[in-house]
Amino acid sequence: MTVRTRFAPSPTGYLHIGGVRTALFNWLFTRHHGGQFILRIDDTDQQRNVAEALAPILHGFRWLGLNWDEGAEVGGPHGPYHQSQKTARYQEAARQLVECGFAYYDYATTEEIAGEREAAEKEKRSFVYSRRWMAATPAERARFEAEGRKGVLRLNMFREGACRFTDLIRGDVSVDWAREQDHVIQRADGTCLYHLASVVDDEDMKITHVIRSEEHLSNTPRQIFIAQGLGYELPQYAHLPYVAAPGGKEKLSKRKIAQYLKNPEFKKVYEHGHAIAEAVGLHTSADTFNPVIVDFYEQVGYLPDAILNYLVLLGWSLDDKTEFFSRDEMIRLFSMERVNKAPASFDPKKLFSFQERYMMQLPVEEKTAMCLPYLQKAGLVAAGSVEVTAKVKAMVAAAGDRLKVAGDILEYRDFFLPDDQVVDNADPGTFEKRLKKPPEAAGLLRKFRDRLASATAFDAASLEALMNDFVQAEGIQVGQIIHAVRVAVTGKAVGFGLFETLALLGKEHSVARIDRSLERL
RNA sequence: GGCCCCGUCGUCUAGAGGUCUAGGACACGGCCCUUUCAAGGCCGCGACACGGGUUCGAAUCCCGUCGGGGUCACCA
Repeated sequence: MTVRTRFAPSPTGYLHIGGVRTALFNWLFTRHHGGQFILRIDDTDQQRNVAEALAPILHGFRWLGLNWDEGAEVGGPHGPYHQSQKTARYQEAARQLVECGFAYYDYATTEEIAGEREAAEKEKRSFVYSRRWMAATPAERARFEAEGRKGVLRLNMFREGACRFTDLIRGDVSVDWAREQDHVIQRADGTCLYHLASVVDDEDMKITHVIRSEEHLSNTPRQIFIAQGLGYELPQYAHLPYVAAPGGKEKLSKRKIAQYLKNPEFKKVYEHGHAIAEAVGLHTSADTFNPVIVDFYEQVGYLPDAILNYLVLLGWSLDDKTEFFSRDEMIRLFSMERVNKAPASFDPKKLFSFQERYMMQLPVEEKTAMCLPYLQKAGLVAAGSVEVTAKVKAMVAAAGDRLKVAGDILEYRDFFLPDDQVVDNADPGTFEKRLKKPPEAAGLLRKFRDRLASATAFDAASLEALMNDFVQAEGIQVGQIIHAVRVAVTGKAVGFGLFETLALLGKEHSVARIDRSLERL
């Protein structure tokens, strides 16, 4: 039997990180077993602008490299893959349920149902619909309709016995049928609801394993009821623990961003990303730009592999030591048996540390390609000429491990700014400490400047040799000059290695910046 | 509130009765390296929710308590 799984987002306009974790587990399980992964669109609720709300989700999947074999945009033999296009099919299934006695027409108003519910609550018993407005025959239907009532279709749920099934993660599950309501499966206007649609689709698409978040655990009995009523063979179920909020246990939600921002680590990751987004002129409302949404990571310049590696560890582990997995390793090693039952909270700082590691391993060429667009969007370089690419590549090489995400290249924008501007914006405290205060600084800097001006080679190694000669000739410690030069040339106390910095700047700019600094002393 | 689920360092986790004075990772603190920063190296801090059983022996099994969470739609 070929394993077939699905992820079924509704078009909400964004891709939630918890959703990705669920999708990832589906994807890994499927790839591990050599099956097919289907991306179905749950849009029964007839939203407007489905295409628009769907685009970011599909884009996110593609960016992450979670490919699907059938579904939205790619099609396949078991379509359509949009629930909105299967209205007739669901109605047919609903009719079949009525015929077999698993569903009935009901004419209660919303208020009447609410009234029964309140009464039950008042008497402290659990609510079960009385079926007072149930229409068992066509004649009764006609009578209710003559009163002007509108009929919906409800499940004719069992009122005794228990629903039992085995969940791949939670083990044997048993729920009394009496706890289940006569859920509505079709509205008065003929449109069908999620549970019916979902069960029918799983059948039509030959889904063998329903792997989803545990919020759906309580939906399972009613879906089993529908499936059995329709004579379908049941899929295997696996209910994953949900992804919890940073430092908490409640479900991760994009709306609670304000609360998460009180968590210092979350805040740090958010602000780091925010600064980059601002610099490239991105619209950053908390609604769309937010570490709970995958798009955040793409905008800031994270690596998809790092994100997936972090996410696979949220509720799954191989052993007591292994933390890094390539995609192939993940696929090979993943198993549902090692999925945890307890929710795992989302820790953006740990995600960031995976990002750091993956970034370190990335070849300079690839980092350069990732960084270039940020410099372009920030208006610092023109679109990729050979010279620009070469310069950025040299910067990326000099930056080494300092670039944690691609957008970090913007921290080094000073290389593209006018010399005077950089010097004039020098950090006052640093300028004071390294240039003004030490009595010998100005003199040494002037002499060093002259050496630079007459240097014949301006690569990092030659500059280091030049520095060594200078230090020896003057009989000073390297620390007496090197900090002064750094500040004179960058206005800052921190940055790349000094010789790389000078080489990157070139002789002309290096000397110009020193001159400008000397003027300000 | 009913029903259900979960409970090992702050966080992600290893742990299926003795190998646990509970292991790894992130974060945090300290030291070292060092032209700054980053990286790296070393060290440290830090958990079996609690109470009863069962057993020669329990983080592991059972019961209870407490705590946290999910879910109770003509949403998906």
